[in-house]
Amino acid sequence: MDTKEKILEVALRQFNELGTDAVTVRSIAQEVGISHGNLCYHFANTDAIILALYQKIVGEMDEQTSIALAPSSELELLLRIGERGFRILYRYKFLMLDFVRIMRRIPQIQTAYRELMKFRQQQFLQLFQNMVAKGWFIPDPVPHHYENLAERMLVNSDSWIPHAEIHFEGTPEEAIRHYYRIYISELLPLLTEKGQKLYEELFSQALHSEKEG
Amino acid sequence: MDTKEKILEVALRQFNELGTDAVTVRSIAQEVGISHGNLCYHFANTDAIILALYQKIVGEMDEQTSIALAPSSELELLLRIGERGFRILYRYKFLMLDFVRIMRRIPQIQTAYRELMKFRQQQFLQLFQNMVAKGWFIPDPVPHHYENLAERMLVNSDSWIPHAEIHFEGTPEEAIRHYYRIYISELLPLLTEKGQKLYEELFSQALHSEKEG
DNA sequence: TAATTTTTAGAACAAATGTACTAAAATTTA
DNA sequence: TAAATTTTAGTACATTTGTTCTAAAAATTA
Repeated sequence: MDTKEKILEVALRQFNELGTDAVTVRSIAQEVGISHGNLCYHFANTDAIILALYQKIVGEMDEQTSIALAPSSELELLLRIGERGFRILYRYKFLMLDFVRIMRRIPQIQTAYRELMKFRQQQFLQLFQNMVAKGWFIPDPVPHHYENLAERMLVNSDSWIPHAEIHFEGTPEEAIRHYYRIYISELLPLLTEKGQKLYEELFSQALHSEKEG
Repeated sequence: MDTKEKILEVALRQFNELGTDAVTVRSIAQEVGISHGNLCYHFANTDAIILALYQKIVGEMDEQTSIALAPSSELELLLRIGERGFRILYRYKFLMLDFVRIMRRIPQIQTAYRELMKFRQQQFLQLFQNMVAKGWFIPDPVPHHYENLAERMLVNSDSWIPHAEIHFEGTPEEAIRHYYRIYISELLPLLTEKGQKLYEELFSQALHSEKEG
């Protein structure tokens, strides 16, 4: 395996386990089994490693999204993006655990992330509007409800990992399922009868395929 | 003013502005105008300062809650706790901005915080149940909806500040209002007609009194 | 094979930081 | 006022960490 990839792999594990504070070029180098001088040859410092990991997660997310675009149903899309997305996020959880500090330190990430979020918020809103149009969601119960919902879900998708880290007792898999359920359950009261049937069908299916895959 | 309080005041400002990374016993001491040796006489290290600040915010929150307990209406209670609570949180925003790292570093805070959250979750649930009983909220639209809601709102109240720090452009006051609106708007579809009238009344009143106070 | 490039190890350096210590100054108490 | 206590300043030290540099080793290319 490539040294560079080995470094990223070890760094990711250390970041997730110990936090960005405790991880140094030396600690990574030691576990990889190379000198820290050598590590700095590949990545100038830990910030460069974090940046590389950020680019990796964005890549995985994009790939995931394009796969999820295949199904015809918007409801299924929402479910699958969420489901897989939560899993990907968890694999890079250190990014979520102190993302404010990381973005303060690495402006490139902050810029990229802000644009990404604006895009995703639009995507959410579009999705909800489609669902309403198709008769799966009820129309705005109060003015701007779906706008608020989109932003709230965006906040939630960023913050369940820090919350879980402090408050949740259980395996990572349990945490993912738990918080995904909490996350998605906000949509249930918005479903029409027609939408509710479709949802239950798809959701039990999704859970099932997760257990198998 | 007491030296100890001066230290806490300066430390809070530096933590909020620069993040817990950039703040050292020396930087605080310099701004207070004392030697860092002296500062370490009062607080052994930055962790001790953070702990003291945590205890202060808990105190302020408790005080706020007991004041808010005065009004007879549960709906008003929910509003006032949220409204003032958001403001208090923002004044100690560094705690929210990297609370995972802080809790990893200072186990006392983690323990206290976990208990606090369990208590607050119960409080939320109780509140919702009362609202349903009084005919302001509709009964569970889906099973366990209010349980999920309570947990989700707990997550939200912890995470809007980090989100704002990265994504929101505007004054702190605008941020507080914006995210509080997003936060509370999840409840709107759950209001009965009776509840909705009461809400609109109270909410416009609350906003008004904020502008004056 | 010979030259060139890439990769690696390890030493060395500078800056920052928490911590401990000493003695002086200020304040409080008896 | 005198003694005791609290508070303060300043120094010194050990540790950590990023960063740079040199030269050797390995791999690649001509």
